[in-house]
Amino acid sequence: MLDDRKLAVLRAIVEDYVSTNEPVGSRALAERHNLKVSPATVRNDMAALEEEGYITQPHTSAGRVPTDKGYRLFVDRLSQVKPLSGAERRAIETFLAGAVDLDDVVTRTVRLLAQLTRQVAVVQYPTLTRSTVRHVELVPLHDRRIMLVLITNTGRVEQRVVELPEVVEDTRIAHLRAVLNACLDGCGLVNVPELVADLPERLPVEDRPVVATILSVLLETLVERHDEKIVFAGAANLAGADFSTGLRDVLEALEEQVVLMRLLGETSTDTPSTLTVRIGSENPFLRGTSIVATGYGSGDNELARLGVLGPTRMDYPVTMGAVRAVARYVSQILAAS
Amino acid sequence: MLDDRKLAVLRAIVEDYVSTNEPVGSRALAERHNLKVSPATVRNDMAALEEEGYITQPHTSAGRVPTDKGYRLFVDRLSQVKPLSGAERRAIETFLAGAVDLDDVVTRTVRLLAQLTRQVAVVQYPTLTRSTVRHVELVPLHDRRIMLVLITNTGRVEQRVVELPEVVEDTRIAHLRAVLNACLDGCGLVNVPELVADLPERLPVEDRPVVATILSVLLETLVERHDEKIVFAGAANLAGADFSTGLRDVLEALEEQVVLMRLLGETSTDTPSTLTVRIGSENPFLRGTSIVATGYGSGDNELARLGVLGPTRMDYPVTMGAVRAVARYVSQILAAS
DNA sequence: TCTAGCACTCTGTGTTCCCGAGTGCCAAGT
DNA sequence: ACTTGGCACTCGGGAACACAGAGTGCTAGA
Repeated sequence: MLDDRKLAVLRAIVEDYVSTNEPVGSRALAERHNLKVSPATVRNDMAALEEEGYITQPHTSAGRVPTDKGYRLFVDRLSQVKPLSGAERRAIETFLAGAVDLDDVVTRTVRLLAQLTRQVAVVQYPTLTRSTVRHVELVPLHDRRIMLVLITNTGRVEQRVVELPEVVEDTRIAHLRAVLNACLDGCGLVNVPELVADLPERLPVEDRPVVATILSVLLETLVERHDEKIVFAGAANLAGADFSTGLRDVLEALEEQVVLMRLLGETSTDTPSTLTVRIGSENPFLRGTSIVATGYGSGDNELARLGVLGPTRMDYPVTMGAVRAVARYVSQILAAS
Repeated sequence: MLDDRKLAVLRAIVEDYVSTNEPVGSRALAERHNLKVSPATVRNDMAALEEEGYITQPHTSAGRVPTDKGYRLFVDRLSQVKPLSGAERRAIETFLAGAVDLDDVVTRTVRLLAQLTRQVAVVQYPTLTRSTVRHVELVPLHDRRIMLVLITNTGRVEQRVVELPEVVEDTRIAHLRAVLNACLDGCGLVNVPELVADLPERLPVEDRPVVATILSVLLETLVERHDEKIVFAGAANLAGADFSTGLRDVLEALEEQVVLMRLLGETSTDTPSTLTVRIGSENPFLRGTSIVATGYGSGDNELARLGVLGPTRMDYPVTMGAVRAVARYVSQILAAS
């Protein structure tokens, strides 16, 4: 019931509407894309497409506009991801290569993505869950205060001040540090709780209170940061666009970590290279926006997600290309460091 | 030429306009604030105030609206900072007390301020310049890689991976760590460059290349972070307000660290408790917005700045009260940790 | 110096009207 | 069976217009 020409018409409508932001009529369509048929024919096809729910008209005697369902079909079957230009590629590479630490990588990534897509970019910090311990450091501060620093293989550093139950001299701290590192070095963070479970018992009685305190802070750090930090950039790009749901709602969502998380989608165990596209009403919140997201991470497992958020009326092929490319580059950077 | 009653009229105009967002006319003024005079008298005063440039009318036969100059006079002479309610005070205290590290303090502060003022809040990270070194840590990662961690007295932690020119065994690293700490512990960050200048010469020849590498990264870290990080929150509060300069400009400014920096104002050496208010055209960029800012920091010296940004038409007494209170509490928190 | 009154000047709103874009449908053509 | 041209219809948006209401400036009087 949807022959090739009808699909071509749908594709043309999406492309035109995306670029002009105005309902597109049959005459303009027949002219601009060389469909080799008359406006009347196009109208018939449009009527069919509307019947099926792929397009709609804002009011009688206006052109047609794609529905969410129409965009969905377009993304799934009528378009292909548009690769970036060589210049863009090089720009990404040099821009990301200059990053000095994880914070910097994430900041640069989110800005880059916002600039490339002219949308709002969202990047989640690499989750601790899949990381491994690279080093645990205990730094004496005062008599009863030490700083616990946890360094992961993704370059992430977590630090906490620990208030000890007793005064501990530096040599003992050095010893404890050695013990901790021997126990945890290279282990996955998820395994840390079980690995340290019986640690106090394996130590001399006098060390146990101190170790217990340190471990409790360590474990706390792990669970506390389990809900991951998310940053965004490019909010200025929202200014031009009009959202069916108010601009206010979008801005609020951007500052709500939890909501953003849900929007980006659950971190899957799949290979990270699959692009997720959620269009309009397919989103849990923010029904008026679309989201293009994907996972990224060093090696095969997905560490976190990144993507862009924009109006339903966005250039999906270009956006998808940019998201995919940036995800690849940042994965590369993370793997290298 | 500006007698008490005229000032009272100006105050009333500002207050009314701030709360209603509509040009205020002579009748409404005479009624709502009990000025004990007739609208006609108020009109005369208004004419005088307009003559002096404190108020203006959007068009003939509309009410009056304060000019930037009018707001300035209001802030300087006609209003006083409104202290927070007890409930708000307690809310701030408990909310900030829950912070686990510096990042958390800053994040919580900026959100809190945004929520209290219903404006966009901006907080600058405590500058490294005035901080002192609490500890320098060298963490062996692989043969020729170590991580350099710098901990300051404000709880800030900077880390960098250092690629060494040769393989260095752990004991030597431990020795270097001790040397570095002996040299730098407790010193102001600004003094670090001169303190380490002759360090390589004081060490055995074989250590010099390694130390030089480490020091170069250390110095780099100091200068690189000299331009400080700034975060903001509450962008959603912009949605309702209307800015003479477009919303887009404001959002862009918020994401430009440099611009934000200039807007917050230079960090002064004054005692940090003075509030800075920049109204409309007094701002270097973003002529259509007002900024209420102040310094904060542990003890007497100003470590960084925080404030809010909103439309010129804002409730200055309340905003100033909130900014001042939050700055005090966060200073307290930083001093304690 | 303040007040009352009055004429004047605007903006914003509601109304009407009309143009044009775009549609749906039908009948004729291929 | 599909495509095409023609035609009547619908509706949004802009222009023109009138008008009520709010607010002002000015002047004369208390």
